[in-house]
Amino acid sequence: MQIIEALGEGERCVCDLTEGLDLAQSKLSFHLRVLREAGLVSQRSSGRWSYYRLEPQAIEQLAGWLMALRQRCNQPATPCR
Amino acid sequence: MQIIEALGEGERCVCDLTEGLDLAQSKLSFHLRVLREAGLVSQRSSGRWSYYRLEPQAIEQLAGWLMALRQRCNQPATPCR
DNA sequence: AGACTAAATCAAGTCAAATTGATGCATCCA
DNA sequence: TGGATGCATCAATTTGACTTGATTTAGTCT
Repeated sequence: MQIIEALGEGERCVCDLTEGLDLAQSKLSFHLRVLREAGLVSQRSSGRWSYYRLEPQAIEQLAGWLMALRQRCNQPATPCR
Repeated sequence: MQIIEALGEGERCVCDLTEGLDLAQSKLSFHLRVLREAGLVSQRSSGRWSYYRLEPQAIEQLAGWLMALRQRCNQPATPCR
């Protein structure tokens, strides 16, 4: 969530994230991979730098899922027995 | 997330959730507690039954956080060096 | 009161996710 | 061309979240 929050500001290269979040490089790389494989972020390479950004569709989809939950969630349960 | 999804349908008693989700009773109880302590669900007791429902404010807040991320997330990074 | 049931809690054990440090692989620059 | 840098990957270890089964608590019914 820290990484996602940081990427909310816009695209960032790994080196910026590393120092911004004070994370070991390999740790950050590990989590970026997880997020990428989950489809939440995308990556592009330029020279020797690697840039990551949020995948707005995925974020939106998740938000949509949450908003849909609000609709009926207040319906009281039918009492048991 | 299974539990949250189920509670999206409306309030449910633990016994319904147990069989609906095919979860051991103590396992379900454990996760409901986590969700409750996180403020995502609330609980009420009636007789010997316990009813849980989503906390719409919390859900909304989370969705809001996600939607806010979309705004600037496409800004390209300033190239490194 | 005593039996029964729903659900919470607890203590152990399990396992997968996360961390860590090292290594590999490009790219860049002197 | 060789050294330095940015990042990905890997193997080994650590950590803590989750599971499990047993126990406790409390409400209900006869």
